[in-house]
Amino acid sequence: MATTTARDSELAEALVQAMHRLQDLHAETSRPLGLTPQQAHLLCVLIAAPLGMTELSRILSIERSSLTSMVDRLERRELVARTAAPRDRRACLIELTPDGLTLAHQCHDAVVDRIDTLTADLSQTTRRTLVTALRAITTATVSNEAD
Amino acid sequence: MATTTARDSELAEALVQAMHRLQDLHAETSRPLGLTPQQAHLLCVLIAAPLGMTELSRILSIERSSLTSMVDRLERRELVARTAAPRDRRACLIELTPDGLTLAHQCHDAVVDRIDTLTADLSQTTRRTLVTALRAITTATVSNEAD
DNA sequence: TATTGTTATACTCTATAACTATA
DNA sequence: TATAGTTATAGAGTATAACAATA
Repeated sequence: MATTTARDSELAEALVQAMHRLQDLHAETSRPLGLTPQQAHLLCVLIAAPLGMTELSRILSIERSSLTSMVDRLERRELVARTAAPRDRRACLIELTPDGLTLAHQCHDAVVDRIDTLTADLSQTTRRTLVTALRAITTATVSNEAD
Repeated sequence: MATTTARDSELAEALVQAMHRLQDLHAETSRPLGLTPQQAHLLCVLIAAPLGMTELSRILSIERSSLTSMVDRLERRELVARTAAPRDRRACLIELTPDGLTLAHQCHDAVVDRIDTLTADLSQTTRRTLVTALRAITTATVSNEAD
């Protein structure tokens, strides 16, 4: 099952290290805005469109019950709002309030800005290669993931 | 302050997405081993060498007080042990127990293995570019980081 | 005085299991 | 019956502030 070569793990380890570095940076960026990294993630996901609890929990990779309390806290701070979903009276849509939208944009811009600083020295060619490769990695699926 | 161009944010966003994907993968890999992602990270850091609380908290980017409770839990499960530090009677060294070492290796190998699967389709050239670029990103510092 | 590590406290994040309401 | 979301509960992660022991 482990068909790894020495050369491969070099990339895997570089990816893991970069992941940790970016996580730290994400946390450092969220905190001064009064958000945990998880809250920042949630808010940024909602920039694109309001989402139901099930869909949002799937995107954030957390249980719906965990999401309930997260949304509760953000709703108390009036950063998101639960609105009735059309056609399905069981469901609700979570959407950003005006304050939430502003904060989400601040958060997004701040993270992008810091990462840009981090990657400023890379050549255009390298950047393009990186974008393509990272997108491939992000969308790639692993064997036993269909559950 | 935000001197971002459209082209830049493309890379930043790809990096953020990849980070989230890898975080999920890391969590999915740790869990069947009975570890949270944070515990897995701690254990894997200790593979290289035993560390004191202050140094370990710095590497994991958490407060020492947060680390105390993490180490408590892992020590109760006999995955790590606190040993006296030589020369400094205030300090202790956290080291892996035999069980902890085994688990740390399992965890490390499992993550590397899954990421290798994820990156299997990339060319050797792309892999090399990626490794170099990722290491540069990981070690790069941002302006107000010296605190 | 400064540093190492811990304790006390308060939140947040997260999962599991059981539940309500609607489809 | 199945699905959307919540509640109850328990445990883990995290920070801040105050502390003890040692350097």
